Amino acid sequence: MQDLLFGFISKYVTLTEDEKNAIVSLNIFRSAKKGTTLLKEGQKSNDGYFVLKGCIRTYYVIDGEEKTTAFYTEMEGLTPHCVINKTPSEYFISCVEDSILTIADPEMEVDIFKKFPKFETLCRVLSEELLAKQQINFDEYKTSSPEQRYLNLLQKRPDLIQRVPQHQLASYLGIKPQSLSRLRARILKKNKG
Amino acid sequence: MQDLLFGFISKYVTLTEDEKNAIVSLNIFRSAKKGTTLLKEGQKSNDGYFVLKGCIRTYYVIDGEEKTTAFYTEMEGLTPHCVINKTPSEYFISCVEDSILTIADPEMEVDIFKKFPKFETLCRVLSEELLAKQQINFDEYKTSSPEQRYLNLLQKRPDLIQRVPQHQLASYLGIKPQSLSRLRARILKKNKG
DNA sequence: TGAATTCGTTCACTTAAGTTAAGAAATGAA
DNA sequence: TTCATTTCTTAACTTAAGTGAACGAATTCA
Repeated sequence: MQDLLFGFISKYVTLTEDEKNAIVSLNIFRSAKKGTTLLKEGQKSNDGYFVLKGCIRTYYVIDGEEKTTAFYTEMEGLTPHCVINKTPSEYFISCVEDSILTIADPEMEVDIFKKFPKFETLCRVLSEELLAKQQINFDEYKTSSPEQRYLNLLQKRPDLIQRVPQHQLASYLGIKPQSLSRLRARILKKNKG
Repeated sequence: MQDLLFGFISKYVTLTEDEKNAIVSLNIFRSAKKGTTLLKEGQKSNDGYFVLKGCIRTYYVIDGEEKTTAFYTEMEGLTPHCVINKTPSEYFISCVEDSILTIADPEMEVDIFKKFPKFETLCRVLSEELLAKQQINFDEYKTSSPEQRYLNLLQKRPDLIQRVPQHQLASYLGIKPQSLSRLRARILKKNKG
């Protein structure tokens, strides 16, 4: 299961055995059952997450309703807002599927960065990549309708539509489950007739 | 006009006269008239922008229609996606008002960082702050209706509503100008009776 | 396994945004 | 200042999402 992580990292930097061992010795690998809540609203935490296998989601609870704002699947990572901000979390994080994650406190990072500056480069590159991706994501969301967003998702992350419950997907697309059902029926009709 | 920049920077780090002079000698201060296009779709550029005075916006042109995705006002900065990605720009950037900006190529930054490591800290802190802000922004956008978004804007950036044309605001809120008019009339009615 | 809950779809009705059009107000250029 | 253009608002109509309810299917778990 570590191989998943090292395979991913190898796309960015080359690690020596020493460096790999340093990572393993941090003991950051965790597995979590479907439905497990990793972070609760109001909670303080310093943990960042990286998905090796499975799927996790972030969601707000507003007027008793879940509003899913993001899904993270294989080789995607998340540093919750509350970690950066040192404030109680405004949202929940939970497992959509049984998952294998790395869970790491950025405090650790400082030590590792000193020992292996290579890791700092890795983290900077990853976060820049993430920022760029997020910007484009937001722009796409803003410039398209729910139907377009669904079709876009179908193109870009077809796996999500299979592995995530409809009502969570709907919320992620900014609509109600009933509207997603209707929208899908509408698309099907168009493609037939 | 440099004082605006140094006043802002002083909130994060303290600069010596030497360091201030180093910045001034970079000759990064520019002024631009309302309506000036700073970056066009399809264009390649390495320039990052920081607004000292005035207001700039980013917008896409989709099916001949402008879709405004962001406004940047005093003490806000923007590194366009095309700079990070080294690709042609997917959007336009233009001045909403007569503006005073710093326009800097990140290539320059490397030199400055070497001379004054303090600047790297400054940039890292600023970009982390920005990332956190953006995440929250996106989440708020996703979890609220156009009307809520308008009311939210009224709270958080009341100046924008004064200084930006309605049709650009509407686009920014994800709706048509007609809908913004209607929505405002609706709110006014509620508050009366 | 069987009962209970959650989930997904459909329907009828409501609400709000999109569209088209027209006219008033503000802005800008000659 | 005047004329032209752009911007903002209003209105009538269309379209799509929200709401509440019902029902069968799938999932959970005791």
